[in-house]
Amino acid sequence: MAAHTPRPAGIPEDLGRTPGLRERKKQQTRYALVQAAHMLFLSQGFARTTVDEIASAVDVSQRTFFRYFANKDEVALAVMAEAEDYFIECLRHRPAEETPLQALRASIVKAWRDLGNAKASGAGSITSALELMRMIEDAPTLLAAHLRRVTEQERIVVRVLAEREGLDPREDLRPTVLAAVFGSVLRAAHLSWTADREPDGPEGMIALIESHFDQLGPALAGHWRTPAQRPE
Amino acid sequence: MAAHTPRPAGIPEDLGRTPGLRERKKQQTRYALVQAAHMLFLSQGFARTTVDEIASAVDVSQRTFFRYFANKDEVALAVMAEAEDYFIECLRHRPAEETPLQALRASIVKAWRDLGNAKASGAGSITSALELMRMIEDAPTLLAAHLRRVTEQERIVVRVLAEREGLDPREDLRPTVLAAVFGSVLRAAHLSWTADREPDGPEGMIALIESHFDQLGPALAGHWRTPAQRPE
DNA sequence: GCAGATTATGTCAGTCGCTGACATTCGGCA
DNA sequence: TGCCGAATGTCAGCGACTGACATAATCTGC
Repeated sequence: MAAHTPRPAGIPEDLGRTPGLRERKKQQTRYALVQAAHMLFLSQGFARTTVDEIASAVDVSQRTFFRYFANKDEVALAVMAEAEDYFIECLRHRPAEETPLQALRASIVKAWRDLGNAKASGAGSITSALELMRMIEDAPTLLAAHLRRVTEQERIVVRVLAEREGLDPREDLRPTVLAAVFGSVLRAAHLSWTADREPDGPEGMIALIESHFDQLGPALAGHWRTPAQRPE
Repeated sequence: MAAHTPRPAGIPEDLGRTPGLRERKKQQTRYALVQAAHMLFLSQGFARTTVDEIASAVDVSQRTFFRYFANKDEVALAVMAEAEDYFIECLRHRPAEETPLQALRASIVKAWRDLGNAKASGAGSITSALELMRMIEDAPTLLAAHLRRVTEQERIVVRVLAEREGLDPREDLRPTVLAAVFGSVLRAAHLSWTADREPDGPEGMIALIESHFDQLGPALAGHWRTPAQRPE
């Protein structure tokens, strides 16, 4: 049934051969919960959707819902969480010749591109990603939870970078600083995307990310009254 | 009575002359709530302190508590919020000759120094600031709320920077990018502080912030296998 | 000083997120 | 088949938070 679902790798499945009926059922209800929650959130808003509604839409008890997700936020952020995990996976496989900053940029672009292709339609399609991000942005507690997730992800990035370059992040601040900068630039790009933009596929998002990164140098440079734009 | 309380400016009071009894009483209970909450949080932990406890410690109803603070998080972050407001105030008064990045650095240093001097002991003393930050760091919902606050503050920074340099933040990404970078570097410094450090006054914090900023250039530069440290 | 408009506060009832405890059912396996 | 352990349901309960209404305090113009 779920024999070769085309998934972008880096996501469970295909680890233990034949996960067994029990495990399959679990994945199934988990997936169903995410889907139902998503639908309800988008149609009536995050705050106005109760956990009971989500649970009974999938025909499980509220208690069971909380055995799959620690809280209401988590089910909303589940899709993004997968994407972030995939990004980390990409980062781990970047060639050593690349500069740390280059590796980060390349990974984020690859992640968006792959995810965009993989599920062009269906479950967590890119188009619904936009709506999802908008939803996050104006549900205070959701935004808070999301930001917390992001900073945890940053910690992992620090580890991966330090490992990759062979240095101790407690001695050398560069991994920490770069991870922080990277995360914040990304977030700025995300904000731009949700701000006042038509849902122009993953390529639009990638372009936005690139342009934000191109401003990193100029933003840190001296005064801004000078010429202005100076891409790359 | 509250004639000339030595406060670091940028904080209410002294706006409307003679605020009136009503207003004074409000400030009073608000302050009392913050104090009581603080004490309870630090002694028994954030999660294990109920709003009822805080309220009855000040001898008001739970309902009244929620008229002062939107939620339990807010009362915990009230002190930090004041500090952040003061930082913004500092930023607004930096000389125009300074580079945006310089202005940000100078403001944050000044803010820490002033607050450190102003209330060396008492209410929100710097020493208790450390405990507070530690508390934030390991209370998930608190951390989340705090991060949300920080990003809102970043929005303001974007506005101030854009205004100061006379450009439109929707056209030019530099203010946004710089604000994001600044915020994340600061947060990294904060984390370092809470990590494994003795409470060594505001100067210790300032030194930490400076060293993190000094790594901005190196972190963004090419490969890291080169010499390493290169302060300024 | 005193009505009367404002505004802060208390009380109460209720919703919702979330958890522990225990019973039940269902898949894995000998 | 029958046993074990894991997943689920049920129930009771806590704590955060809110709306509605009543009460008491401040403020205002007189």
